[in-house]
Amino acid sequence: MGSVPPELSLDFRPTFVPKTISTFLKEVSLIGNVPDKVSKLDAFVKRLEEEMRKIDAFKRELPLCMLLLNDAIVALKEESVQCMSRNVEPVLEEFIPLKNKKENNQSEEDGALITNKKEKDSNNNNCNNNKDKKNWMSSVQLWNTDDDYSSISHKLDSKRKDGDSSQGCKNRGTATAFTPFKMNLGFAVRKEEKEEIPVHGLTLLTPGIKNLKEESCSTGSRTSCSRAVSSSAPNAQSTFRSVPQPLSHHQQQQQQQQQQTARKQRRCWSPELHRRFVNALQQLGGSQVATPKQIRELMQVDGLTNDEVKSHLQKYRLHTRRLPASTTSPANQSVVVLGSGLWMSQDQYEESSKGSSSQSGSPQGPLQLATNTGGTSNPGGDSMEDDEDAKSESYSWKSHIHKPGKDDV
DNA sequence: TTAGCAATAT
DNA sequence: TATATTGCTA
Repeated sequence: MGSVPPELSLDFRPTFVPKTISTFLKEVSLIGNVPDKVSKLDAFVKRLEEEMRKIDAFKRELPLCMLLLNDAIVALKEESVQCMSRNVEPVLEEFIPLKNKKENNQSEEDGALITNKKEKDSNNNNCNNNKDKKNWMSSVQLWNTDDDYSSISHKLDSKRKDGDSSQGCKNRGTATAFTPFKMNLGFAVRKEEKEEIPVHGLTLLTPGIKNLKEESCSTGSRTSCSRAVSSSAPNAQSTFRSVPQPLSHHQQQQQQQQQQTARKQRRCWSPELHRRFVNALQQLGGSQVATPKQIRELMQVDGLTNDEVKSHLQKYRLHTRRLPASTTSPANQSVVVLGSGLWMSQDQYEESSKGSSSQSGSPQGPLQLATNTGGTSNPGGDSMEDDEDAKSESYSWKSHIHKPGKDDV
């Protein structure tokens, strides 16, 4: 019953504690017979190698285990070789020089203490193994960065010498086990994702979000692209530049000018364009309920952007806004649509038509009175297409718009 | 992503 | 001053 060796049993009671390398070597050093010593070393090495094969599948998750195992294997193999070659004991004594002291002082010590003692035991000639072991312990923390890793890897490789290359942990050379750490560094990755786009000699950092906005340029106009770039600049800087880069006053001015030059061209709302705009509004039930996107889709104008429609709609609403007293519902907006697609609020129209002759350039009469009452619009009722004014598209539509306070005062 | 508003530029 | 653009916020 109790004949089963603890290592072979499934007994995980505290009585079975895996030996440390130093403990094992300590035991081995007590063996006087060299062949026995070597065989025991080899057996341990085999077990270590077997262990290594087991965790090989998890080498990414257990890089340090691989490292430790590999170092142990290498050390034990070296020990075995030296035992065989010399056929004498001192090697082991040198490998675990603390043996005697340990026996005198403590029964057990942890690896760090071992390392310290080994360092002090520098009068031994074979200090290679000691250093090796020391590095084995100290290398534990060196996976953090690529630089560190490569340096330690190089260090280990150079120390390991050629004979051990076949035993070396294959992971370590490729650093695959450590790549995930780098990949998961969100900030670092984001930093790399940033693109530096020169805009008139100015480098703008554009985050991906803004790039998405630029993609809308395919459906929008070229001008919207320029807006995307210019608008992204301040955001990009504020978002990603953790370290402020002080600019001189002159540089700031330059930057300002360059941003201004990147400003999109003004969209000229031609009468035809505006007519389509109004038509779309009518179909959508009025300016208060129509949304820029809907309007743009209805207008079916290539290159027209939502921003432009939105802006125009804003202006339109401003002009057609009725006095609060007479406002019943937003949809009940009375809009005077002039012949060439011009518009003004009904208030404005009434005021301007009732007396002011100052509007000498006023269009040829009220060509269309479109009253939007909720959804009861007449999409096809834009007879303005047939108006006289429709042929006068050269008119500056601005001149037809009622200017409150100018004509009526 | 979009709409709306306000500030700013032209 | 009128209009368009841009920035910001919900």
